[in-house]
Amino acid sequence: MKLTRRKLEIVSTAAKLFRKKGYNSVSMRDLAQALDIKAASLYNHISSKQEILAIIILEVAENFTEHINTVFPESINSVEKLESVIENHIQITVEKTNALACLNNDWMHLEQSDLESYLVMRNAYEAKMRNIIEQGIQQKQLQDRNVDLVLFSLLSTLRTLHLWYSKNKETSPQLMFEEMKQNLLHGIIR
Amino acid sequence: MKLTRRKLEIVSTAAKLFRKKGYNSVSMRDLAQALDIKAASLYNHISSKQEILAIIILEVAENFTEHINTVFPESINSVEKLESVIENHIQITVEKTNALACLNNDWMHLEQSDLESYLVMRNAYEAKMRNIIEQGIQQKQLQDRNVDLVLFSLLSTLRTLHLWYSKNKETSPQLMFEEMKQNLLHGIIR
DNA sequence: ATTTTAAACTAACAATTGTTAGTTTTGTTA
DNA sequence: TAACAAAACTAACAATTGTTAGTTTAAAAT
Repeated sequence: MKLTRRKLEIVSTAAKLFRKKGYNSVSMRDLAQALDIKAASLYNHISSKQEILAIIILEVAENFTEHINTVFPESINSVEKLESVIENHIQITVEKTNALACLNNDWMHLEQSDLESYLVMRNAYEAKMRNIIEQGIQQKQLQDRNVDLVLFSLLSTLRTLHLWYSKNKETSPQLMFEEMKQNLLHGIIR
Repeated sequence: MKLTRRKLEIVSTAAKLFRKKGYNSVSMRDLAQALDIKAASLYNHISSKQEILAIIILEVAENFTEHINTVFPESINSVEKLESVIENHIQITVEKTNALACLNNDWMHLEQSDLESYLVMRNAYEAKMRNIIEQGIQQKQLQDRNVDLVLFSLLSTLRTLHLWYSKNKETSPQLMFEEMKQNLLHGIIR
């Protein structure tokens, strides 16, 4: 089924609801009500509830994948790469808040090939981040620490930044970027 | 209803299932099957599905509350307080992994007074953390940054550490503590 | 051995779920 | 204006949900 304008409205309304209550707590009747139509009418536009979830999540996952696959020439060092990753996370946080929250909270409700695609992308993303960190340690730009825990520390904050952002929508991406760069890379101690 | 041994088995099995799939994706029949009994038999021990969720979440929330309320005499400085908070998060992560995950993922499915209690505790916790950070900045022990974003950076990682731990169960709490102290307080850059 | 209590069972309920079939309305194109 | 397509509708389905009532079995206390 093609992605018409109406279908996009349905998907984005769904993302908003899924974010608040979770995929399995939003019924097709809830979704329909939010759009001021009846549940059955949704099926003129989408083929299943699952399809909606897959569209929401895979689109964001592809955004992350594209960024980490394309923006890194050999010439920039690992700290610059990390900064670029932070910047990208902030941009997606700001531009696709709802979809990002869905990805974080409801990915495990994807089914079959969609779940598979998501996990492949996530694993590849983490592997590339891991490489950047390892490279940074080798080149003495980063401290010699447990790579997995460094990776987790960065990603846990970046992935859930939407929680903070949704309560601080007036904050500019620039400010967020500068502050997060400091917090994540340089720590908080004087 | 009292917390008998059997009831605790039910609650801890529920926590395990809720963590994997989320509160609303685990049916009472799923839970019963995991305990090798029929769904109706559960009601000899608990009064509702909601009660199970409340027991799981409020117990962990009280653990956090107790720690931040009791362990801080005037004599220790804010960095030492933050270290103690980190240590406590790691201990709860290790000892109550499933319940902690439930708290993170399913708190919004609490109802009425239980939801209220949870939010009161969470707000109080964050306010106290905020005070510690502000004190640290005033005393020039911490860098002068956006307090809310520092608070979020710390808590986002600490709260989701269970995701890392559940894939790295062999790691000692001591090692986790040392590494996380470094990552969170001193950053990763050399 | 008998009574009591705890904890399982079967059967069923009313409500809600995602979804389908068939129909009517709305808006656009010939 | 007639014809067509898009998008809404009503009505209903089979499955699943949390929960209750009433009964039986197993264990503990008298």
